[in-house]
Amino acid sequence: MNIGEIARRSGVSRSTVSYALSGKRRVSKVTQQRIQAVIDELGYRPNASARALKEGRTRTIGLVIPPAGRRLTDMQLGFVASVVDAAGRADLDVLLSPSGGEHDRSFERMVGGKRVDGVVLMEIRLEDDRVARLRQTGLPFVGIGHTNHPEEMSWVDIDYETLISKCVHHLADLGHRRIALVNRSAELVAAGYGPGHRAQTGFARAVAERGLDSVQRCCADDAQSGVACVEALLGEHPGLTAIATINEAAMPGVYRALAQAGLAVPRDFSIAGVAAQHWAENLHPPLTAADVPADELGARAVELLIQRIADPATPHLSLLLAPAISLRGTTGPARPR
Amino acid sequence: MNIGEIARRSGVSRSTVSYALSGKRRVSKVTQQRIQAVIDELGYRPNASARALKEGRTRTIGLVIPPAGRRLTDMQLGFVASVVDAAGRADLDVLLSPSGGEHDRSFERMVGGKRVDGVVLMEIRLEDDRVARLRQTGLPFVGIGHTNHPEEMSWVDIDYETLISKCVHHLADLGHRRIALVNRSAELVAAGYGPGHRAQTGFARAVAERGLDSVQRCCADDAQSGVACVEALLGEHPGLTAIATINEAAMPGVYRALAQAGLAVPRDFSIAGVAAQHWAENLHPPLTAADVPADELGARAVELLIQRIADPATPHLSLLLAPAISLRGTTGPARPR
DNA sequence: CCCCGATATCGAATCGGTTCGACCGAAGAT
DNA sequence: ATCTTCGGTCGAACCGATTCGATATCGGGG
Repeated sequence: MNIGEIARRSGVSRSTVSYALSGKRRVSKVTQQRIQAVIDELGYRPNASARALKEGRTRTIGLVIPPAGRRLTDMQLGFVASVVDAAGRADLDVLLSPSGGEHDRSFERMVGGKRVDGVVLMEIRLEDDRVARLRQTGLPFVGIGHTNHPEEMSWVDIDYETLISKCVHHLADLGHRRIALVNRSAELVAAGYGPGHRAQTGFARAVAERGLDSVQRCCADDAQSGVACVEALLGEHPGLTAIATINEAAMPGVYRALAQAGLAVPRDFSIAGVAAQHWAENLHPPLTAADVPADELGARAVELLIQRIADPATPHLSLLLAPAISLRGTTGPARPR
Repeated sequence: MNIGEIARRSGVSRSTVSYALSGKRRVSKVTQQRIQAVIDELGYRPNASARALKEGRTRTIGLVIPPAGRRLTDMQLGFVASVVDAAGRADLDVLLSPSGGEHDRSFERMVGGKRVDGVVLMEIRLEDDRVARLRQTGLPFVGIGHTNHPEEMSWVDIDYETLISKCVHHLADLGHRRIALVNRSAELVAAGYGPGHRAQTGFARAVAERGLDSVQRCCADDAQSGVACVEALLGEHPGLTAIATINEAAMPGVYRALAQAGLAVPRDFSIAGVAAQHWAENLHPPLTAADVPADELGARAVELLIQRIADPATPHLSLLLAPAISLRGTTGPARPR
């Protein structure tokens, strides 16, 4: 079932079969049909490895996701889904690599072995080994997230700094004076995970601007941790009346702990954050949040990547989204306790 | 940066470099070191396409996930994560194909173009085109889920029929006489999605055995649909006191609608289902459910697949898991209203 | 009747690896 | 001193496609 077999059965040379398939040179109508008939009969498909070897491209992109053992958040799942979807529409396959660092075996196979034509990188750190490695190899790549050197690469990202700042201002406008930031996990932040740091920055700036009492706290990406986090916050800061957050996965636990403490949302306590739209709407009550258009972001990343693959010399582009905050059910006027 | 370049710079032939790398023939220590030094210096990695072409295998497995546009459930995400993880441990890469049917382009590329050495197939229907296509090509594959012809393929699955039956018996033991089955979406069930049908069968059998009043209802995989589903059920069947379900994604909505209707769980209403352990534990109250070990299932699927790739003639194996029901917070004695 | 150009097809090189058989020199056996 | 053996290396074929230059055939113009 290789091209030689097709050629033999249709009584032509291998090159003619190739041209019939690709259309890069004219082939007479009768020959064309004869070849097509044989192909249909045998169900022939060109061997992808052979084609990739000769053409120098694999028609595959790599998608680097957070390493094994950590559950994807809803937003990340949205990124993955939209990347896969957008790639499929462009007839590109997607190779998955769950890698945290440069020396991950699957990451190294991917970028070292020319298995992919380009890479979409998720969960980028402020200083990221993988970015360095990719730049060194010259392989086109696009980040969902960006490093401390944003001009050195193409990326799409959410403007966490601005958005968290807006959340704080929104809460302050409602009269809240003591606000906590519920960040992502301590490990991620310690590793230099971008959104974690930018959220801190935006939060610090906004509370300073408004002269608020504030506290920051890291929290792992699950409901139990959300419960523990809120319990600790309420214990240590009894006057707290609001939370700003980028940790969507902790929200169910946050809600639960507040209810447990007898605090009704939004009557006694307010929450505003950054989350995937789908997730924010599904919480109960629905979360007042900047709606991250995860679907769009992944698609845009793939667009940029396709562009860079077509012409690696194109100047770097970036897209920093700051979606509006949708007022839903979790913010209201401060009511001192 | 190809093998010829390495050979030239180390003053040996290409075959010697290859042998030095693979260890398939002895190479003298000095030559070995000289070659290694050059490789390290240039950062050389063998071209994956060339290797795949010659060896006839790609060291890549395909993972067929539900088609684009449908969000993965927590359980499915667990399958994906564990498959990717297990593949990585075996130094296999994972190529993703979001495909519902045989004629999906990405699915066809994958199985037709020899892009992968084997395939893990998710969300299998009772009669599944993709299974037929894979069997026809002879490409090794393993299902997470099985068809109406279970002996024709290797697979791992959850015994939904037995588990839903056990849920019903458990609820009946607690005195519940009017029980509803909350199934997956109508589209999936209509398409012949296995778990949907097997849950129906197990449910029907158990309610018959216990002489219960029963009703079945399909429900899309999200919270809003869960709300609507329960509202409809309570409206049409006022005497309902319990739900059995395989639809974990609808649970947050189910909880919400019950609360809205003034029914406390488990005091006034009981729920028992089949769900990923992680998900069941994170609900509030935690769901009494048969804990699907999603992590194990994916890993087992990959094990079976690796086995079949190594020796396609091995007889088909299957693994039907019926994990115990963990009693958590959602079932209690029936209390007639 | 010969030459020209267009059309359709073929043959061979190439991509970058792996692998088999051949070869060469040195050490050990007879 | 000659024959084997064996460790180490090389050259060439091969995997299955793409693509370039060459060639064969045919009709039309001079």
